[in-house]
Order: sequence, then C-alpha cells, then structure tokens
Amino acid sequence: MAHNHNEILSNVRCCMPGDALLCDLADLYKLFADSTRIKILYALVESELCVCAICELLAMEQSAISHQLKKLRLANLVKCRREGKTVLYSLADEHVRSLISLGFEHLTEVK
Amino acid sequence: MAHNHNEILSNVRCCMPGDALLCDLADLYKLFADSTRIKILYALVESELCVCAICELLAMEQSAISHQLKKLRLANLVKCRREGKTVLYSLADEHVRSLISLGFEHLTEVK
DNA sequence: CAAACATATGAATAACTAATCATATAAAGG
DNA sequence: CCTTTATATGATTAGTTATTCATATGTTTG
Repeated sequence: MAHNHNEILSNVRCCMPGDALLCDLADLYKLFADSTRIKILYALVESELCVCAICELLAMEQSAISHQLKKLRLANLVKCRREGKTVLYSLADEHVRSLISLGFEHLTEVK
Repeated sequence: MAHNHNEILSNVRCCMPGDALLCDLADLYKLFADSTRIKILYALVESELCVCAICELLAMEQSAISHQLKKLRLANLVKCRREGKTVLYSLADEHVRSLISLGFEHLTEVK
C-alpha cells in the first residue's frame, strides 16, 4: 500500500455519499435480497392479498410468511389492514411499486 | 386456510414473473445488500481505482476488499485491468452506473 | 363462552456469508 | 534471482438470518 493515491481519493471522498447513507441503502437492498420477500412484493404489485393467500401462492408455511411480512412492514414497504379474521397486505405506496418494477426492468434488459 | 382465493391467485399467478427470474433478481439485490460492496461501487462511480486505494478509502484489510471485488467481478458489476503490479477496478458498464445512481435517488427522496 | 379459523411471535436450528489469517501468485526493481 | 510490492485465494470463524416449531393473540360463529 505504498504507492500514492491521495489526489484521486480526496476527489472520490468529497463526491461519495456519507457512510451512514450508504449503510441505509444497503439495508434497503437487503429487504429485496431474499427470494421469499421478492415474491411477496411482486405478488402484491398485482393485488392486495391476505396472509393465507400468500402462503398458498408461495407454497410456504404461514409462520415463515408472517415473519417476512413483519420485516417488510417494519421497513414500510407494505401496509396491512384487518378485515374480520383475515389481514390483507398491500404495497405501502406507489413509490414502492415503482421501485419494484424497476428491478424487473433491469433484469429483463440484461438477461 | 379454509377460505377461498382461487380467483385472485390465478390472476396473480399469470401476471407474476417466474420463480427463476425472481430468484435471479434477489441474487442481484444481494450484491447491493452489503455496506462494503455498496461503498466500493459508489467509489467506482467516481473513478477507476486500484485495490489498495479502495482499502485506504474504506479503511479495511486488503483481503476483505479483494474477496468482495471478486463477487462483484463474477456478477459482472465491475471489471478490472492490470497495470504493472496494480489492478485497476471500474464499473462494468453504464448500465451498472445507472443502476447504482438509482438506488441513491430513491434514498434521498424518502429519507 | 367454547371452538374454529387466521395471523403473529418467541425460541431454536440450520444455512449462509463477511472478515480474518495464512499463504499463494504475479510483476518490478535492485 | 532474490526481495519487495500488489493482489488473490483457501480455510476458518463469528455473526447474521430464514425457516420451523410451539404457542399466543385476535376474531367470528354456533
């Protein structure tokens, strides 16, 4: 690490977003970085769904789905409302919707 | 799980991207879902950098950086070229660059 | 209110992964 | 060619996390 890159690094340092912001960004990406959560989010793009419908769709246990829904809820990516015994989940807002569509556009472009 | 949602689910099923595609998408997000890799990528937005410059910038061990660079390389998010003893890394293409900027735009909008 | 249904949640486990350590490869210079 | 510098990599470890199991909460209905 002897050779010098002070000039370049000082430039990079001043242009780069702060550490905390980049960590927050990584945390946001973490929510999308799991196939179960991605599937849930893409399903909710199409329709508001109750928990057991999501279980059926993904062929997974109710408990596993509820745990993931909780993470998405805490991150404000989805919201829910109770209707009698069932709880209906949907995307939190249009912003989340466009975020999700975007990833898909990327994938279909490249692959 | 007794109540019926066949109608809704059949609609969701036909609109949703396939399982394999969604898993690929999750894998892509995984690469962004780590603060070290995010920092590397954002640094490379500004400038092509050698490995030891990245180490200095992130104040991390060379081995840790090399391991992460390998993952980014294998995923075709960054490319590298050797110049004498040093290896210079840069973003793989403009597409990756726009992908990265996009995440940042989202974050600054919301937070 | 007891039973059935829908969902949530704490604890435990298993799988994954980032960082570290030790070492290997590769190039340049004396 | 031997040393130094720069980078890469296999193995290990520690930390994280998704799933499962058991159970709790909440709601409706007989």
